[in-house]
Amino acid sequence: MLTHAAEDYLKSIYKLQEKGSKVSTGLLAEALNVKPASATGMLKKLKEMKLVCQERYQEITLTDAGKAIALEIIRHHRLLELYLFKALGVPWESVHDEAEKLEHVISEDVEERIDAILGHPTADPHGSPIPDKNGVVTPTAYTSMTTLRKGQSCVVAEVSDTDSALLQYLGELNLYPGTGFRVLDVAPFEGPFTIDITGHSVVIGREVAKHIFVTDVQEAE
Amino acid sequence: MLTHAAEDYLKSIYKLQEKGSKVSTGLLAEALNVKPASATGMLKKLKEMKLVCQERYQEITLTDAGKAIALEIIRHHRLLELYLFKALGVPWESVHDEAEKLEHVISEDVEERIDAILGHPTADPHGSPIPDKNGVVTPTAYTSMTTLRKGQSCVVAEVSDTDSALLQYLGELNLYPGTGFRVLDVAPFEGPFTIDITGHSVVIGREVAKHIFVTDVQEAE
DNA sequence: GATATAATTTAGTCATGCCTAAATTAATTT
DNA sequence: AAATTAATTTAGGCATGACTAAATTATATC
Repeated sequence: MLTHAAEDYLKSIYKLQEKGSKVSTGLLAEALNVKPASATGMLKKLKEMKLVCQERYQEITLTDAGKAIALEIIRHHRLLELYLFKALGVPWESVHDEAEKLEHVISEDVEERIDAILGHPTADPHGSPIPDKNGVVTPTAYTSMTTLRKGQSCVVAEVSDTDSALLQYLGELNLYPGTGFRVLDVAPFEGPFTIDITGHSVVIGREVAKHIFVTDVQEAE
Repeated sequence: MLTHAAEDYLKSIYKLQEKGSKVSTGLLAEALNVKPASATGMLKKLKEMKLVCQERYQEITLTDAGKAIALEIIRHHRLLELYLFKALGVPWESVHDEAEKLEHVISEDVEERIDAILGHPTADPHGSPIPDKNGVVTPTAYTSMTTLRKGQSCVVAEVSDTDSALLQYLGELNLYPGTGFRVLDVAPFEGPFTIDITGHSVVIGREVAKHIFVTDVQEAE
C-alpha cells in the first residue's frame, strides 16, 4: 500500500498533465506546496516503484500502474465530494477539503456503496468527470464563459474548484453545473457580463467568468 | 492539532481505564500493538502536552484536556460506525476497521451532520454508548449473558466489537442489540445455552456468551 | 535483607517526508 | 563560444513514530 503523500503526488501529476502542462519537478512541487528538492526525493521513490517515468531533468509521466492509482484516488475524491454534498448537505465550497482527507482512507467497499447510492454518477458537484471503476474518464465538452456573446444562452458545465471563496459566491448566485442562463449584455473593452439566471439579472466580472465553463450554447431566438 | 498516533494513545488509555484496568505502559503498548519502549516515548510527549499524567513507573491517567480529546475521538468512531452500518449498509463486522481510519479525519461539521441525520443516537451498532457533544457518556446497564438461567428472557444490550469473525457469526444469528431472546436451556457443568430467538432455536457456547451483554432480564411467565 | 523476576525507561536505529543550502545541469543571452 | 539565469539534484538536517538491546527500577521470593 502507498503512503498518502505518494498518492497525492500521483494525483497531482495526473491532473497537471490532464491540464496540458509538461510536468516538471518545479511545477509539481508548486502544485503540492512543497519545495522542488522534496519533490525530487519522492519522484525517486515513485520511479523505483515503477509508477512514474522521468529521464534526468526531463518531463515526468505516469506509468500505466501509476495512472491507475491516480485515477482511483481521483474517483474516490469526486465520489466523496458528491456524496458529502448530496447526502450530508456539506456546502460545496467545503467538500473539496473534506474529500482531500477522506480519499486516502475509504475502502473499495465503501467506495462502491457510495457509488451505488448516488446512482453511478458521472460528475462531481463542480462538474468534473468521475472516472469509472476501470479508470475510464468521459470528459465533458465545454466552452469558457468568456467566449459568450450577447443574446446567447447556455448551461453551466463545470466550475474550477480551487478557490473556495469563489465557489461560495457562485453558490449564492445558483451557478451550479446544470443551471442555465442567458447573456443579456457584454460590456465593451473586455468588460463584465450581465446575465439572466432563473429570472434574476446578475453582473459577472471577467475574472469570475474565466472560472466558469458552459455547454449547450445557443443563439437567441 | 494532534497526530493520529497521539489520538489513538489517548483513546486507548480512556478505554482501558473505563474497563477498570490500572493503565500501565505495558498494558497500553499491548492494546496498541506496539512495544512498551515505543509507548514510553509517546507518553513522554503526551505528558509534555499536559494530556496525560504519570509518575515514573506509576499508573497512567488522562488530564481533563486529554479525556476530552479521547471522548471526541470515541464519539467520532461510534457515530461513524453507526452511519456506515445504517446509511451505507456496511456489514457490522467491518464497521469498526473502517471507522478506525475515518475517525481521525472527519471535521466537526461532518460529525454534526452525521449526528443529526442519525437523530442524535446514543449507541453504536454494537451497543456501545456514544458520548454527546460535551463528552457526557450515559452507560447502558447490562448483565453478562453467562449469568442467565433457564426460562429467563432478555434483550441484547451490547456485544464486544473486537473480533470481527465473532461479530459476523452473531450477525447471522440476528443477535444485534435490541433483539430479544429467551433461554430454553442451560446445559450442566458450564455448558452451552439453548435460546429461542425470533422463533428459531439456537445453541450458543459459553465462550460466545461471554461476549454478549443483556438487559431487561425477566423470569418466565 | 539479598536475590531473582518482571516492568519500565534510556539509548541508539531506521524509514517517511519534509526542509535549507550548495552543487550541478540545462537553457538563454550576448 | 562564454556567461548568466533558471531548473534540478545532491547532501545534510529535523520531526514523527516505530523498533531492538541494554540499563534501571520495582516487586516477589526465599
